[in-house]
Amino acid sequence: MVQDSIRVLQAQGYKVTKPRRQVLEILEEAEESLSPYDIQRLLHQQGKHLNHVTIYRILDLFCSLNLVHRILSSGGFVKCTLGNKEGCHRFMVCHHCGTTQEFVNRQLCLQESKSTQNLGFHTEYHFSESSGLCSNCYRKQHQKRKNA
Amino acid sequence: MVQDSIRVLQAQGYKVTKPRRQVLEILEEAEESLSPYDIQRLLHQQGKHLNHVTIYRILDLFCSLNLVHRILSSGGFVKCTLGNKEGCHRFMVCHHCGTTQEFVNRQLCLQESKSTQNLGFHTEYHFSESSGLCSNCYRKQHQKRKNA
DNA sequence: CCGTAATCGCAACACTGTTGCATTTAAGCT
DNA sequence: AGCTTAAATGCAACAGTGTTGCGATTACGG
Repeated sequence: MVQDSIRVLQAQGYKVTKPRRQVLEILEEAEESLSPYDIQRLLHQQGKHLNHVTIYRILDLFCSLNLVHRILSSGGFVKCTLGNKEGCHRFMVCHHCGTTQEFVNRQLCLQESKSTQNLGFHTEYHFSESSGLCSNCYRKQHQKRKNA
Repeated sequence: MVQDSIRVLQAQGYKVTKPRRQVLEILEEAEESLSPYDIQRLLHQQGKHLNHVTIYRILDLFCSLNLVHRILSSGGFVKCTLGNKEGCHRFMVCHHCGTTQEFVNRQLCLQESKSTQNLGFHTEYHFSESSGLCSNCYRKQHQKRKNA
């Protein structure tokens, strides 16, 4: 919820401004990751105008507070749906519709850290993004094949 | 080896040109991932001049042939050190010296695919990058603390 | 050595991200 | 409510990254 993020901002002594609220709302609604310019375009369509510099700065802040994550494979941003749940936050990105879902898996993290440690590396955190088809797109594609 | 990559190019019907050889050599020598402009600068220092467009196109080609991988967290490229070894190629990136090492771990891939499948997602491939300290940098940091 | 398709260089452009500074605004105080 | 001020935004200008079209060059097979 947007409210939760606003509470985090206040708790950390950051101001709750109109631009920040607007960016939060846009990200809340989105299924896919959005680039800073995507966000600007979407707000523009709603008659709300933010400078792209402002959007960059807001996203930087939100990322530093873990309210938002950057998706490396798309270069976009998503609102964190897991709160402060610990462990690395992983993403599944549908390469058909772009829908991005977040999850954590403690077991995977541990195993990944262990396997790098065996190679002499001291992991502090990792990025993990899975590309494939979400259940919806998979079903559709499956039905198409049947009918063809 | 550069020779192996050249053989792949020939086998696929691509020409073995001077620019392609030069990019391969630069990537072969590098410990860290290099951006297209890094590559241009390094070649420039050796008196070799490539247009950045050419470098982009060469990297695109190499990536499509899996001779080179893009590191998402740095935006740079590394020469693949694993040949055609199957499974997703994972990376460990030292955030101190930038050294990037590649490995595969079939078990991790399977587990990762399984855990996304349990969430209704059909994974086709994944990106995985671990950030931390390589053994050298870890040792140095450790010694520093001792002496301090 | 020649012919030709593939590749490269160039110019121009589009997109992404950053910096410094003047202006505006949220939020605490009276 | 109005005042104060540090924080945040807007603006302008710039820097870095990546792309496109087209004419010139080059690898490589015959």
